Amino acid sequence: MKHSRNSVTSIEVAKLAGVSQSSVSRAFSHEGPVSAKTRRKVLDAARKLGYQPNAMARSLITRRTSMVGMVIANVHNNPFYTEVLDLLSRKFQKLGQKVMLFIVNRDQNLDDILPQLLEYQVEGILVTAATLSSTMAEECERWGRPVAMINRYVPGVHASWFCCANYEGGKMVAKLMLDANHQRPAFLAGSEDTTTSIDRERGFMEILNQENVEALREIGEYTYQDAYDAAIRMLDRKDPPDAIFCANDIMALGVMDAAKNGLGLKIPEEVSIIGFDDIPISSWSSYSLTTVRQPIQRMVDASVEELLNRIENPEREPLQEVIPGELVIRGSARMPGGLSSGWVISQDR
Amino acid sequence: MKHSRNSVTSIEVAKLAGVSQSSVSRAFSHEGPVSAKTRRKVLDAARKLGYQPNAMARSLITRRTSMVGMVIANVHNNPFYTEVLDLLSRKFQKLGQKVMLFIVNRDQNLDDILPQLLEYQVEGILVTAATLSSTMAEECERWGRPVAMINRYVPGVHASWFCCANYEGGKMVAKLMLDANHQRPAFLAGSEDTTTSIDRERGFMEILNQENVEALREIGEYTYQDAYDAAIRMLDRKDPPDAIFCANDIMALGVMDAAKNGLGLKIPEEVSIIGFDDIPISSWSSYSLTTVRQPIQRMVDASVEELLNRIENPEREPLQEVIPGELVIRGSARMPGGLSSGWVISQDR
DNA sequence: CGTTTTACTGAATACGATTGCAAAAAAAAA
DNA sequence: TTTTTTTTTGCAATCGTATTCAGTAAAACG
Repeated sequence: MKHSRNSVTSIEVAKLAGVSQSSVSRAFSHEGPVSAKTRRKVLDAARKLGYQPNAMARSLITRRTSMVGMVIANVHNNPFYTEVLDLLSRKFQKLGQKVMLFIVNRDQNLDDILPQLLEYQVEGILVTAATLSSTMAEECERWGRPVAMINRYVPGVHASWFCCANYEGGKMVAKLMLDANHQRPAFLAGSEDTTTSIDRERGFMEILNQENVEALREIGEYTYQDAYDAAIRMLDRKDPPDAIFCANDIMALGVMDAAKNGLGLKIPEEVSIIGFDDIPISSWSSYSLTTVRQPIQRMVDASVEELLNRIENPEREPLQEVIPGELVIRGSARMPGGLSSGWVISQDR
Repeated sequence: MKHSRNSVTSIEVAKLAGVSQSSVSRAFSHEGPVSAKTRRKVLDAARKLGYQPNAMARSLITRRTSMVGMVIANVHNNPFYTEVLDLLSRKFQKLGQKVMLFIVNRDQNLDDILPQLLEYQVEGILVTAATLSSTMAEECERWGRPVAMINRYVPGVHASWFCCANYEGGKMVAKLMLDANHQRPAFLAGSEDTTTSIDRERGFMEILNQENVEALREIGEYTYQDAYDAAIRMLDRKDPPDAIFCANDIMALGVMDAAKNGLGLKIPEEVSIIGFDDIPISSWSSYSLTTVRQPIQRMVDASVEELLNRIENPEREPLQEVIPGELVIRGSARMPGGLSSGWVISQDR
């Protein structure tokens, strides 16, 4: 027996159960006033017919969809965002939300996918590693669709966001490098247009400037290969840096491979390398990367809860939070002499 | 001005444009018979009000949602599936399909999430790295919701699937090892209940058995750390293997680290290591892993096209295909002497 | 046992679009 | 200009559910 597209409706169930369609609806909505007897009759009939309420029809009348939009970039080239995606998706699931997913390029214009999300009546939008134009964000918020961002913020926009303390992270790294007596630090930037890279660099440079230390600078577009190439350019010259701070871990790994395998340098004896994120690979024994761990679980939890909260309470003001990261000391960076300089060594997860 | 939940309807647009509600609908459905003049009036009014058709209401009457369900496991611990997820999502997007995403555990029972997908009227379901019970799959198909799987199949079930030639891949690896004169090969299995691991092992063992070669065996649950530990167990004994075939790349990398950094063995001089997948990390200079590349792009393209095809033509029989993988020779495995034994060395991507 | 209260039930309507059909308008033919 | 044909348009029905409201049955009360 082959049914065409699911055509079992509450009316057919009602007929079989010998009750009205309203009673079927009430039996399925967990709080309606139904007698135990009718509920049982309805559920029996429903099971027999393979009935399931149609979410489209329901949302049309209730004006609720239990759907959220998720927009994310960099999933394939940065394990950090893979993990964010995974945690976000599971958390939404656990809280009964359906996720409509859009994977985009970091620099892609979201102006053509937001209408799609709104068309499908998502109740809120979570944006990660991609940037929303402020007019678009305002537009969503104005139509009662709250927006929450992870690791992005748009100045002055009416939306929630949760970022790692990138600026402070950059400062921590610079301090560590200076304490360890590095003379020629360098910064390997990600894309110029991301606040994460910019803020990390700003913190890093602020400390160096305070001590009048100059820093080399290169750009790596957030990919392993770009970072590898940039590292070769940096290190293969007369006055190479003796410590490189990379805007994220993937780039740091590229730099390590370039230094170690490409140029035969010893890490950390000849060059220290520090990353940002603490992706799983960083703890692998081939790398053992010293890095700044992002509070990924807290960022995810906070953003999801905030989003759902604002869906329920549209009048609430958006929350914005900077959550501190944590320095994870491993073997890729020289440590201050005596290693008792007050540096906390974080446990591996 | 703050609107509550998007409340602009086609009726309001019609009123402002001075036409009937039907005309508004026709102006938005790209093929309706509307004069250029009314279309312009409607679009103007719509823009002014910020109107967007409501996809729920539309799908209720058209019985089409343009939504597909995507169920995927192992996203966070296997970059291969991250890439699959990324490619799938983009491909669906390009073809105008909205994706409802569910990330699950490999061993999780899908029986409670399928109802959710059906409730939301997805028109088809794509399952990757997770296994559908055959009754569930039949259930979906019976209700006119085609199912397509990547790298999984359920014997005798009425659904589409696309797998890498895992069995033949295993054979290729065994042949390479024998040609290179390895004496004590080993297989490091993934989870016992996945057809991918089983089929790869079956091909591998078949060739070895033909030559009466015994093989060690361990299990690694598809994770880096498990594989690392298993490798230590295998290699740190009186008669260690001289070649290890791992059920996937992530495990192979764990084995390499265990051999190289854990036990100080030389690769491939003292032990050859071969993986399966060809994830990006495998080509990094610290690993340079010899592996079997899965035809990921073809698997994705084929499964998406097949799924959409069967959505349009529900009577069509499901397609099933085994797509050959490709041996990628890098540095982690000893090569047959003279390296002219007919082995093709694939280019890096 | 009559009366008031409470608990269920069903008929009717609404949600926001698409679409068949018939009437109206415009264009083409006579 | 009149007739015929074609193109647009509006009315009304429909999709599958939730929900209001009025009515009925059951329970509680005096």
